Amino acid sequence: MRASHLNNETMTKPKPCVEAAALAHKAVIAREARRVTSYDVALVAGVSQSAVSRCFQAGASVSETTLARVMKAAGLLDYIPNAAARSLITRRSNIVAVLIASQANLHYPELLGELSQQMGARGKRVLLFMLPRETDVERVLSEVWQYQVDGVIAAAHLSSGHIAEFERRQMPLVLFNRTVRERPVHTVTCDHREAGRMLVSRLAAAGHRRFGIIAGLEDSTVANERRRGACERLAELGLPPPVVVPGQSDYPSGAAGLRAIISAMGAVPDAIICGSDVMAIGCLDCARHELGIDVPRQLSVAGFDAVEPSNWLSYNLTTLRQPMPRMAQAAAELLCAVIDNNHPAATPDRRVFSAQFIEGATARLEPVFSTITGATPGLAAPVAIM
Amino acid sequence: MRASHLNNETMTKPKPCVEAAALAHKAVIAREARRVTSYDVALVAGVSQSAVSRCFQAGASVSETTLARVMKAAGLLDYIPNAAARSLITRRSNIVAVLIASQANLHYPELLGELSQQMGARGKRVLLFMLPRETDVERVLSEVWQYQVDGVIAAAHLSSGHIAEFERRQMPLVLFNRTVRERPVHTVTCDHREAGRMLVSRLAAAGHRRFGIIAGLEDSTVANERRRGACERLAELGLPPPVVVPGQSDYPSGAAGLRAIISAMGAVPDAIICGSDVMAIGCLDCARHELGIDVPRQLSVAGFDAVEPSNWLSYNLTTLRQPMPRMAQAAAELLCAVIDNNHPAATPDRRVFSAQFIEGATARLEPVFSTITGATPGLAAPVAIM
DNA sequence: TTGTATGCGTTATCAC
DNA sequence: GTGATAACGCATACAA
Repeated sequence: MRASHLNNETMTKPKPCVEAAALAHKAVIAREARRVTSYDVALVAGVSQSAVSRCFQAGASVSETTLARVMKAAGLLDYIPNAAARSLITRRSNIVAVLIASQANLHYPELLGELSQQMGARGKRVLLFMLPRETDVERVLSEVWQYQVDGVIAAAHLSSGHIAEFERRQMPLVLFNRTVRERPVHTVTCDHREAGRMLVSRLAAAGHRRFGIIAGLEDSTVANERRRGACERLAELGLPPPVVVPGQSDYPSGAAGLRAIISAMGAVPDAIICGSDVMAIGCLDCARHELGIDVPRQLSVAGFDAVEPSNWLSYNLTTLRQPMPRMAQAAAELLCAVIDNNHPAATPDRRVFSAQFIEGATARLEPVFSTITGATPGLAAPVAIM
Repeated sequence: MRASHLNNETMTKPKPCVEAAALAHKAVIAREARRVTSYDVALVAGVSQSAVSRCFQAGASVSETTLARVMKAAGLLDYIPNAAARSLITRRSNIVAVLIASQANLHYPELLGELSQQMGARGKRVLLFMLPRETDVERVLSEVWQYQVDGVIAAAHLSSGHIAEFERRQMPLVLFNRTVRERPVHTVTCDHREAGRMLVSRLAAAGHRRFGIIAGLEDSTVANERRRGACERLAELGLPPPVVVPGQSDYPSGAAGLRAIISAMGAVPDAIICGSDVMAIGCLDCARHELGIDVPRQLSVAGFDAVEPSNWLSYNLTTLRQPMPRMAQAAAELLCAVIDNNHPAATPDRRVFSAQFIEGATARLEPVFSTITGATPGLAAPVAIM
């Protein structure tokens, strides 16, 4: 059975010369395009297959000499362990799936890069699942199951039914910037509601009274939470309810939203809060270049996310930054903990970070002397809830 | 041996009731956290394991009734084939690696999204390998070999030694926007040199004479080709050699480059060509907001890539767009062809696309009546070279 | 520490 | 069309 691994030449020799055997094997490999296996290495090194296997494991007990011989043979043969075979027996693929809704969100690349790096540092790789338009999650999930990934980080909308399937399959899951009330699930989020509140507080303190809000996509938890926080805080402060118009989280939505708000109010509002920076920039450009509105003198515009362009001189946007690197790190850390410790899913870890206020220059703001809302602006420290 | 798959209860029954068997199995699974295998499904469906396997293959010959019974049992048990086991025998993981240099390039997300989608349509998934700063490619490659990916798309710098290793391992490879002269390798590129030439032609036709160039990263083939094309064309037209300053392909480099060029020339040039849009935007912002230079009246600024912000009202940048979706599709197509047909690597496929000129409003341009360079501007049709 | 034997879950082969 | 059986390449329990 395993004899098929050995060719006749090397079989006849009782203790084959290392070099010759290596050459013979290389020839065989070149001819048959067969993969180099641990058996080949074992043969060349003159040890057993299990010895070779042990040499490629972390805390295995192998003698110095064996290790040296095996490594030499492995180098000679260009041997690399086969992860598929390994994962079959260890039940660990060292692959995590990242589900990401491909809404043109400019900070997803940052998230992806950070996640990839953080996972790489933990010996895992990212298998990418881009969800075109939040559609057929079913099919994508069934693919996820097939690939035997060790866990999933989801930055896309999952129904509680989907999440239940994760539980049934005991598949570690961390939601990124999404929450689900119905199910106990690990999450890493930014407190977008608090961010919305903070923004309104700062704007209200500077005298803004009539607000417009350009909402994000309907199914975006992030955008909804931001809007909710803003509206909530406006009500608390006794300010008139804002004019809320829908948006698609893209550049054109900013301009369209601005026009819609002005049309609905019959006037330019004091401030417009946009569900994302890209919309804020669209709003800003429309106000300045098309409507001739002086921002921030006549109108304050604020966004969320602190994407790279928001910091460019032409914009210098008032916005709030999510601490992406730390959030990505937290997600990677949490997922790996669940994978390794079999962390009990009964007590979900909900790691919440707070957004950092970026003053920018597109909103009239008062300098801050004391904390207004009770939240800690500026520093985005992780806050453990429950 | 395989008896370990069957528990005693169901073993004793000659033809177990489907429902009961399913329940029994579910219980076993819940207790032991054992995976559902094709044997379990076979048992419940009352067929052999091979039959189950065939039901999950494309062109297998299975009778209607068998298929129905198997699928019902599979649904009952939540059975999903194990891709690791499958790939072990088929030598096909249905995973392709994408190597991508994580330079903050705003159009990489677009590339990644397109690739992921194109691959998904071909039944393959993307395993992501972000290379922090073009460093230790060795280690990353050894990971790539481990994961038994079916092929690799590399949008990062690979030495010819690395590429030789792909050949040795017979690992399908498609380079994206990179070329290597020394080795026969499949590539999908945009003709950046031609793009540089085209840009200079258009600017020269409009009367620009004194050029500045802000180069991209030293090791970036793309930026180098653009610069080369531009310089080449300037020489052909008998214009004075441009002042070339280095850049990092980021926003600050644009401003720094502008200052450096002005300082080196002792004057504001007629036009500045930037190796990327982000630098062009940095240059533009610095010119307008810091130096009070009127763009495009006093100075023309042009970039490359047509990233999303280049189209925003505040910029409306003169630039050239790579046909990313089609390039990604070509890369996916080519790689899959190599994977499936065992496409002979001796005749490398080099698919070249041409960039589309975006007039924008940051450069003074003459309207085009006839083609200047001989290339076809506007439409980016694939051009087969060799 | 080392070698032997076995199993991980699937596909492939070949009789039937 | 269907079922037994042998791989695929590795890790691991167990004996030595």
